Amino acid sequence: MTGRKDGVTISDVAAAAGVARSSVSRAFTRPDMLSPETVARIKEAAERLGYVPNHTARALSTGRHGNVALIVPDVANPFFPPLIRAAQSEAERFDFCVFLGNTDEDPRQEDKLLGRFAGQVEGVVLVSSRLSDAQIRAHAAMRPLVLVNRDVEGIPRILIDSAPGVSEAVRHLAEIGHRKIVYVSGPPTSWSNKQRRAAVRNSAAKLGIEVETVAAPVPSYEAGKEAVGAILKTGATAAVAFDDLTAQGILAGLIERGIAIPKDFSVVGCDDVLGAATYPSLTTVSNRSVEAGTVALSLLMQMLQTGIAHDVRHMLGTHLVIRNTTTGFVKK
Amino acid sequence: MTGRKDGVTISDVAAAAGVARSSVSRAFTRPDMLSPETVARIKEAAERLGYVPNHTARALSTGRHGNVALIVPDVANPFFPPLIRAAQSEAERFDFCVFLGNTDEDPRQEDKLLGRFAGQVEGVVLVSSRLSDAQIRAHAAMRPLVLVNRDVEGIPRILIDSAPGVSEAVRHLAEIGHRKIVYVSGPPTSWSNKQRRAAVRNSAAKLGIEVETVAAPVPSYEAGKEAVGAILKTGATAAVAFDDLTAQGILAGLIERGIAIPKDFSVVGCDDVLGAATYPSLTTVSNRSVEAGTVALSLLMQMLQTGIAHDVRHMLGTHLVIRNTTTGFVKK
DNA sequence: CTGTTAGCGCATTCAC
DNA sequence: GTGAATGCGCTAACAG
Repeated sequence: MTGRKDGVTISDVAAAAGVARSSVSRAFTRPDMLSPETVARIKEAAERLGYVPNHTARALSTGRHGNVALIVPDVANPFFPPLIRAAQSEAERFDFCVFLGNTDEDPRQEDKLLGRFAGQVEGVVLVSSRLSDAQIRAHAAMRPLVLVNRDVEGIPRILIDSAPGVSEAVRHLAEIGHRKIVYVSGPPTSWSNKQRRAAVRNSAAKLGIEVETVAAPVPSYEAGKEAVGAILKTGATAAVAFDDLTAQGILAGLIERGIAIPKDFSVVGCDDVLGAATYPSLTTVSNRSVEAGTVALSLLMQMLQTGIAHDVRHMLGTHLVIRNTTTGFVKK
Repeated sequence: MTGRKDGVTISDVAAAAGVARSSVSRAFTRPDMLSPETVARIKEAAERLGYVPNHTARALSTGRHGNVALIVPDVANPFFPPLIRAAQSEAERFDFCVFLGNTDEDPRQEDKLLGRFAGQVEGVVLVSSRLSDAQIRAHAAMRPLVLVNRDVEGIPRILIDSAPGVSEAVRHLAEIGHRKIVYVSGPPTSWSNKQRRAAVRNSAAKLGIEVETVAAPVPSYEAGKEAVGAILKTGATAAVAFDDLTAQGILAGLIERGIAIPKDFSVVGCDDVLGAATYPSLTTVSNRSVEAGTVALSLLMQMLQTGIAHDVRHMLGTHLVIRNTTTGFVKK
């Protein structure tokens, strides 16, 4: 018993326009099959009655819902909103709606959302997934799936390659006189985290400078601030953080302890989500999240249209953005 | 969630269990109407076949999709993500999914999204809507609707009341010596903007200080920066901005022109989305967006369950957060 | 070109 | 308790 309030259906329009229901349907889905004046008459009637096609009914009949799901670890992390926004508007170009899922960095939550969305989406984009490779593969086997910042072979993925930017950062730090640095790591299951950590280590090794790792298991201001004690204990003179939020927390913690930035200590962030808002303004690695969102969605759309999933591995390069938390360091 | 491609329907299960389709349906929706052993037999068959109820078909039949829509002007504006996140997790408590809509501050886009979502959501939350009252009323007549930061009588709405905070701000500015201030306005159709402008004017009038208005039609860093010329031209010594983004832009523009903050000029933001990240750290008005998101969604859920829409008008108070873009002003 | 006839998968009256 | 119909709103053959 639906008893909907907006009860204007295809039948109402058909009656008003004096045509069959199927013609109304056609007027909206394949106008070329009808004579122009019939289409006009139907559209006019539809407009007048305020008819809006019921997507649920259409989906039941066609099997195509015109929806996709976009799942992210944390909407409130400034890295994601631009990506979401870009994905959203790309989806719109294809007249698709997007379900947004927030996992709170919790794999179980992620799995649960995937299940909850299943059956009403045609495909899904998983951003910075914290799921295991096996779980991801399982889901990918059931429906079109595109990954962002997660590298699982065989599954279409778009990767923001922070290695070039991070390497630049380490080189930059070496050049201004640092001999020992620390990488403040992000979520353990994050592909980006692994990639960044590896990039730091590799470049440091090449340049002959020392590097230690300090954990900040969640990418946030608070986690960064809490890591400061451990950072200082290493004796390093510079920190490369997993992301800008963490870096900002580190900055705050350092300043709180009376350490002068950048004179006594250098800090580098990642993702450039803060712009020049911090003081001193943060040296960081550029971000390609908007492109990532757009490409991920258009890739998914392409999969939906062609029905085939190529093993694409789309890399988006990055570079260092030098601001004021590094240059100005005075070697002692 | 378990895997395999679906395609197994209620009929398959019915056949396998040797019962009618309606019994299978009941086994999942009203098990108490069936004998325990029948339920067990059906569930066993369902499990064995990997049956999973088709959400779309169920929705078409019942009119309940278990989805709601959340529409915001700009996902990337830091004011919204915490609200989205809160709404999201509140929805989850009721096992609802949320469609996210981004309007890019465009009323036509907002209207279009509303139509596109129609038929697959049970209700919608409209945040900071740029639609006309009439349009909002029209949509509210068709389906459960809750407003955030928009005051339309008769429609359930939750309002972040920045008046107290803004008034405090003006008083604060007067106390530290300002005699003329400017309000840098936000989107013309924004309820928050009107409310804030009125609060500034009222308090200023009471305190006997002058106030002018400068327009920044879109709430963004860039818009704020561009407004600086006009702000300076008024001869005011302090600015209250529509929001923190705008304030941050103003700050940047001012500093760029060599104006010392807060010595020569005071700036106040609104919404406290930047924390203490700017330099000098921004004096601003507190924000209640998380509560707004939670309350909006639980209100909507309540409407969905009871079927009635009370004319609630939920106000969330605010206060001034004094940081370093105001105190330190030196009167000349 | 357009009308007629079947379903899509499920929930829900009714009978039994 | 359970089964047999009916319909949710729409699309997709199949005729004319």
